[in-house]
Amino acid sequence: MGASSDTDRPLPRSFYARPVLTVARELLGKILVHQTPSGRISGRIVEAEAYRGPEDRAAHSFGGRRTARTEVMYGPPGHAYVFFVYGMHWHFNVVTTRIGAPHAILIRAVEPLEGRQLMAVQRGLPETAPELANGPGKLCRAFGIDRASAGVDLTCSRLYLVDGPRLPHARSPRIGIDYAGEWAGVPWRFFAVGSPFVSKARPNQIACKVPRR
DNA sequence: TGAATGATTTACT
DNA sequence: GTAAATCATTCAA
Repeated sequence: MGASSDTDRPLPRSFYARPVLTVARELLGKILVHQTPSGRISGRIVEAEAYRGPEDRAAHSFGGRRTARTEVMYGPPGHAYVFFVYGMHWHFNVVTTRIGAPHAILIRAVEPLEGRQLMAVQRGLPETAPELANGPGKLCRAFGIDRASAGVDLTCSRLYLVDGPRLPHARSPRIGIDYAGEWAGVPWRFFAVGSPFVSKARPNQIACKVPRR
């Protein structure tokens, strides 16, 4: 029942300072924690997507694009890349790899653990609903992640990840990036097999590979 | 200065 | 199945 203990330590920077696909795969099962003024919120990561600029056409850092928004991706691994889309949704990413490599991982869905009541209020849903955080925008809404979390260091902030057991996973192409040409087909979306907390996304974009390891 | 555009969600036909 | 909501960011001029 208790989820806090001395195992509740932020993952070290060394976790993030590895190839983005490696980190993306290992993110499944890790716990996202946000200590908000209203209370502690946490959830098990069940879906994530890797974005690997400058070569990845789907990445905001494609072509080495470097603006105020994308700047954090060029900095040290273990920081939060948080951005706003569609006029109403925030998205939360973790920066990986190394300084100068604009690689990040979009966290797309979590299984709610602590603070479900808070999430339910933020989302206007019952606290048992599997839709509390089964999408990148829904997750940020449920966790209260917004501009205030942009750029924070995940190794020493109120927003961080803690260790957890790996989950059996599969891969698929990434969601919502049809504009990215051949990069739209790359299987860089990782999700927990059989979890009811994975986003519904697109019915046609299900597993394209078998769980491995 | 202005127009276009989303790494989405939700509601509705 | 389609469309509206809604605005920070980006780029063209």
